[in-house]
Amino acid sequence: MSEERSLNFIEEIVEEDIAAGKNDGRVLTRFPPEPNGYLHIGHAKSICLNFGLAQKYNGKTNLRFDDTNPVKEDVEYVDSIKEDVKWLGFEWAEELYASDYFDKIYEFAVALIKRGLAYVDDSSAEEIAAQKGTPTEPGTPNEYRSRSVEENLQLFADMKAGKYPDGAKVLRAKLDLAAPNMHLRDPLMYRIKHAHHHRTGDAWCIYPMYDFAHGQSDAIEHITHSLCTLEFIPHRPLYDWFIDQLGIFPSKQYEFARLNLNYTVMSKRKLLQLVTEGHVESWDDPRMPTISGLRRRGYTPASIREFCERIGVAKRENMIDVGLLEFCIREDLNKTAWRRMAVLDPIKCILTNYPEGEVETMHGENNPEAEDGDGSREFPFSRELWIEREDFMEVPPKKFFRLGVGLMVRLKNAYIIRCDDFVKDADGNVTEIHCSYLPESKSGNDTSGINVKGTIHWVSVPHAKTAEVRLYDRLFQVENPQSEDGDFKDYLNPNSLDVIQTVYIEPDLANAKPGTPVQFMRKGYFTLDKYSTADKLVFNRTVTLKDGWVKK
RNA sequence: UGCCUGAUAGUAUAAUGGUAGUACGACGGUUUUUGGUACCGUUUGUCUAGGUUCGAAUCCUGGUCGGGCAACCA
Repeated sequence: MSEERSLNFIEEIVEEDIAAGKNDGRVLTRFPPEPNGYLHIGHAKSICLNFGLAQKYNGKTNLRFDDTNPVKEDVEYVDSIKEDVKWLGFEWAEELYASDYFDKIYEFAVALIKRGLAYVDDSSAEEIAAQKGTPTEPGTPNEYRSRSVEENLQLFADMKAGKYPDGAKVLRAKLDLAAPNMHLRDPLMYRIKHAHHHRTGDAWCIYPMYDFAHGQSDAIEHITHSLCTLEFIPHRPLYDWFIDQLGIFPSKQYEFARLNLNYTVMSKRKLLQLVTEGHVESWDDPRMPTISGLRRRGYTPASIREFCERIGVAKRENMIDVGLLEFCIREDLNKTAWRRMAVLDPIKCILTNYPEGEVETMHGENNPEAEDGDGSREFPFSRELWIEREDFMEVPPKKFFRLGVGLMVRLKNAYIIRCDDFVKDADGNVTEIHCSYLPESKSGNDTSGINVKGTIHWVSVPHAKTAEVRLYDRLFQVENPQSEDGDFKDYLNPNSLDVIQTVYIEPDLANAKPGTPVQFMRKGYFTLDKYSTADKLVFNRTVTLKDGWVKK
């Protein structure tokens, strides 16, 4: 164990267990999603924790689908979950399903009935809720609680055989109706659902509840450390009770605080709503905090793993600043993304003293962060260039290191130019900038002796290719939409997507590949959208560059 | 008015009775053919009131504040 970083509280538990010789030092974790939605960045935290723990302690991790509620689940979700876990860079030991254990779990239930620890209850959901009492008043037993073992056995078999409609009966644990912990007031173990299951089909019409499936599945797999989020703390006594009564492998549950990210929502229910109501395009809309959305946005697996490492693991409720996620992707992409030039908001710049029709080939390294620049590429230079509109000002303020009449800048990997003049249209908009270039200032063999403060990017007008660019901003206008009054959707950011139809890009960008990040110099990191075509290139902005220039 | 949890800079996270540290952010500077990167520096913290102790973020007691729990969801 490295001494470099201190351990989080779960690592401490694991190390204590190993030191104590528990489970012969074996570590087996599991990642247990319900296949009822797409994975999001919060799941990434759990994935990194579970798989990371196993990697660190020579253990393994199972991927187990908690598929005990057929009406909400689907193979579409199973497939996406597998893809996302793999993409994040993890390999599971076994792909398992709670539904694989339905026979076994049924036997567990029968065993408890035989011991008088479970009974069939004919009450309605409302009646059961009422009989449970309140946090301050104990619950009251009903007539069904005292049914004989034989009757319960028969009734439960009949439930399984499909003799009753949905809701007619449930199987309950006979525990303690006065327990201060509401979860112990005779919790439901099985309910009737005549529903088609995505894996078991119509084989079953009764399905176990979470509390009678999760711990049992853990035990069947001999999971040593079952990690879940804080809201399951009150379930732990039940988790332990069932395992204890059944005499099965004693998996242990430990709880950590789930990830909350500001300016977004993280519940599957809310994310589903954003999709179905059309507030976003799909589950993998680049504005979504889903793994697939982040992937399409241009986030890398390494950056997400790094993020999960940095946020830490503790029991305190937290709200992580999305700025940290952005830091992680910038840090990664800065080292890997090739640099290219693209002008998002173009204005024409004419070099009045440059020969008409002449074309020069300029060179630029792919990545200045790499030792050898990661190689270089060529791009054409000519008399007319597209430059960024914001790189020119009619009345430049004091520390404006760009263009304005009389000011000089360097064109990246090309010449220094001086702004002489500009042209306006009838509405007063600047339409053209006239500059003269300094022939002796060519990049690579500059003998001008002139130093300029600013360097701007450009694209040669006759050689430029075009692309569509999509700029994304935070999905919500407030840090925590679900804590605000009213509907969380009232706080959606109306400007979360800004589509720029025509952007001028240097010719080489026409060869961009999907999934390969690129930095548009001075503008940010971009990646080709998964639905981009050769006819119509579409780039997504992953994240802006940090902007240290404060106007004013 | 029940039970369970938690509380350390703006945000996270360490310190496990012995110098409150790290990261991100913010601010300032150096370098720079990206106002990026890199590097340097500055800034801000133990919820509260008592107690134990030579010594408390840490242990004890009371309080305050936050989160969770009464789905045939997970």
